[in-house]
Parts: sequence; structure tokens; C-alpha cells
Amino acid sequence: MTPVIIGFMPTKDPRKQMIRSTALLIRERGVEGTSFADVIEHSGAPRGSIYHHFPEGKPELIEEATRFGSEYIARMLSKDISTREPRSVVRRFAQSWRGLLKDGGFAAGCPLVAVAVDGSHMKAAREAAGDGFERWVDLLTDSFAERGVDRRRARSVATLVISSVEGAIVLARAEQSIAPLDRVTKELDLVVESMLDQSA
Amino acid sequence: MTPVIIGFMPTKDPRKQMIRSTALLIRERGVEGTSFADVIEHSGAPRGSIYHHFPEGKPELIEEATRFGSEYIARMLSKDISTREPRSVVRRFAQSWRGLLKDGGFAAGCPLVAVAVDGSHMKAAREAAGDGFERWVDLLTDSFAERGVDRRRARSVATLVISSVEGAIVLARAEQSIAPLDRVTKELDLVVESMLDQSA
DNA sequence: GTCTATACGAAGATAGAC
DNA sequence: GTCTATCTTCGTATAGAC
Repeated sequence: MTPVIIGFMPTKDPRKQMIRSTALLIRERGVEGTSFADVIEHSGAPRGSIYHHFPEGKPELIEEATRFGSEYIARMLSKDISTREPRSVVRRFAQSWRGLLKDGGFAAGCPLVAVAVDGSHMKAAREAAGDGFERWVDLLTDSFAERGVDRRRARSVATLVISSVEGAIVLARAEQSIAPLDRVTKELDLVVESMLDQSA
Repeated sequence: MTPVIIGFMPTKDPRKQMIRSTALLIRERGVEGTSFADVIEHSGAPRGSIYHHFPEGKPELIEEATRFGSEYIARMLSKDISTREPRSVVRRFAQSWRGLLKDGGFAAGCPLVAVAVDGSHMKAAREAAGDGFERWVDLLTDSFAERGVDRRRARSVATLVISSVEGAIVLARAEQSIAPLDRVTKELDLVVESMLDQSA
């Protein structure tokens, strides 16, 4: 089963490359479903240096992969927030996941969700996933508040955006259909529009 | 790590009991993180009859557990739908997950999400998860449509409800905080209220 | 930093007795 | 239906050479 490769740029640093491959693999197979052998094969990294680069073993690798995925999305969000309207930011956030689902035949989801669902026994990794979700929500919250939305409301809507898109990705994978994500995207647009109207 | 036991009634039929235990275990540990040994220990079922009850092995057990969890929630939803207002149904759906998260120290989530995220290589199980999500969405859709909501809109909002609650459960587990689910619940109430007002 | 070899346990699955 | 024993594969991790 060849993993889908979308979104992360390859590097030549073996450690970095292993982290990148892990992020790619866990979003398809989960944390427990991804082995060192998989990571070595996919990354092309040398077998013998796993514990040189990751002295604490798999938990450390998973944590790094989680932070890597988290920051990748945060950067994308930040960039959009600085150049676009809130409705466009939300739409593009959903659309980027839509692209991953369709291009990958619904095999791949979000690496942070993988960690939260099946890697939560790895405390540091789970915390990294939690930090990531909070960061994404914070970024959206700030962008809404800057348009005059009450901070409390902004945070609620931001949480709805992240939660519903992540949930829709899960539904889409299970149903092998993009319909859930498209429906959620449409409803989110109405919610954000209404939120902005109320504060205008 | 003793699994949290909430919501499913025990039986004396070993096969049924194994299915129930599997549903409980995968929502905490994921599909790959749950072994036959775990299921035997938790259910008290006899070691020697695993392949008597489940000739196709683990994939069959996971599929049955998925359908079991799916039907449990569908029954709860159906009962609420027949006796309550849509807003109350949605609130109680979210509240029931809230109870599981808090009572279980954020260890347990939704078994269908576990299958979609880390058991999607088991085709029959993944389809069972997809069927389950669709069923939940259908139940909510019908209940909204019965109150005069346009069927298409009803389906979109129903999908938003299921997706955002499932996503919020994931965020809550990662952050070890109920806040994401509470924020989503509040926003969903506004969405459902607005939807009903528009069709009144 | 990377190699090979290997220890060690866990997991899914099968065989044959009762 | 259930038991015990066992097979095989795989996964993490370590040791020690280069």
C-alpha cells in the first residue's frame, strides 16, 4: 500500500525526512499501524540511525511528526489570515482538506487526529496534538476578533470550524465520499457570514 | 490501563460480550492498539473459541463491534427524536458524549471514529462505520425535515451536527478539556435554532 | 552516523485433543 | 465450544563494530 504523498516538501536531512514520512504515514494508517520499518522504507533514511536521531524511540518520532504537521497547517492558516477575508480563510481551510481526501482516494486524514484517536497513550505526542488544535483555533479566533467579533463568540465559532472540518474528514473517509465535507463547508460559510453580520 | 466502561450493558453470551468489549476498547486504544488478548481479558470470554465465534478473525470482530456501537447510538437518537424537540435532541447527543469524556478522563472517544482513522484497511469495518455515520445523519435529517425544514438544508445541518461533535470529541481528548465540545454545543444550538426559525 | 546482528515480547492465526 | 500448544511474523529496542 503506497502512501499518498501530498503537501510536505522533501528534504535531505534524514531526521527531518523521517519526521515528514511519519506525518504522512500516520494520517493513513494511524499511530499503531505505522512501524519503523514503514518509516525507513518511505523516507529512505538509514536503518541504523533510528535511535541516534530519536533516542526515546517511537514516542519521540510521533511527537515530532505531530508538531511538524501542526506547524505546516498553522503556517498555511497564518498566511491566508494575513491576506484574506475570514470567509475565504475558512473555505480554503476546508478546501485544502478536500484536496487531500480526493487526491488520496480518501486514504489520508489529519495526523493530529490520528494521534488523538490512536496514539493518546503517548503523552508528549498527545499534548503536541492538543497544542496544535489550540493553535489553529487561536489563529482563527484572533482573525475573527480583529473584524470586531466578540472574543468569546469568535472562539466558539473558531472551535466549530476546526471541529466540524476534522469531523467531516473522518465521515468522508468512512463513507468514501466528499459529501460530508462539502455540506459542512457550506454550513460553516453561513455561520461565519452571520457572525460577521452581527458584529457589523 | 483499565478501560472505561460506560454505556453498554453486559450480557452472558460470550460472542456478544466480546463484541461489546471490543467496542469499549477500540474507542480508547484504537483498532491496531486493541489485541485479542485485551478483548479476552476485558470480556472474560474463553480464549479457545475466538475463531469459533469469529472465523474471519479480527476484521470480523472489529466490524461487529462497529455495528454494535453504531446501533447503540442510533437507538438513543431515535428514542430522543420521537419524544423531543430538535434542539433538545442535538443538545442531548452532545451531552451524552460529554458524559463519556468526563467520566472516562478523556480516555474514550467514538468507536466509529477509531475505525475510520486507524482501521480503514479493514474494508468491511470501515463500511460499517460509514453506514453508521450515514444512519445518524439520516435520523437527524428526517427529524428536521418533519419540522418543515427544506430537506437539503436539513441534511447539511445534520451533517454539521454529527461532524462537529465528533471533531470536538477528538479535540477534547487531545486537549484533555471539555471546552471544545461545550463551545461546539453552544454554536450548534444557534444553528439549529436559526434553521427552525427560517422555516417557520 | 550508520551498519549488522540479535534479543525479546506481542500479535494474529492454526492444529488437534477434549 | 473450549482448551492447550505452537507457528510465524512483526515490532521495538539494544549491542557492538566500523
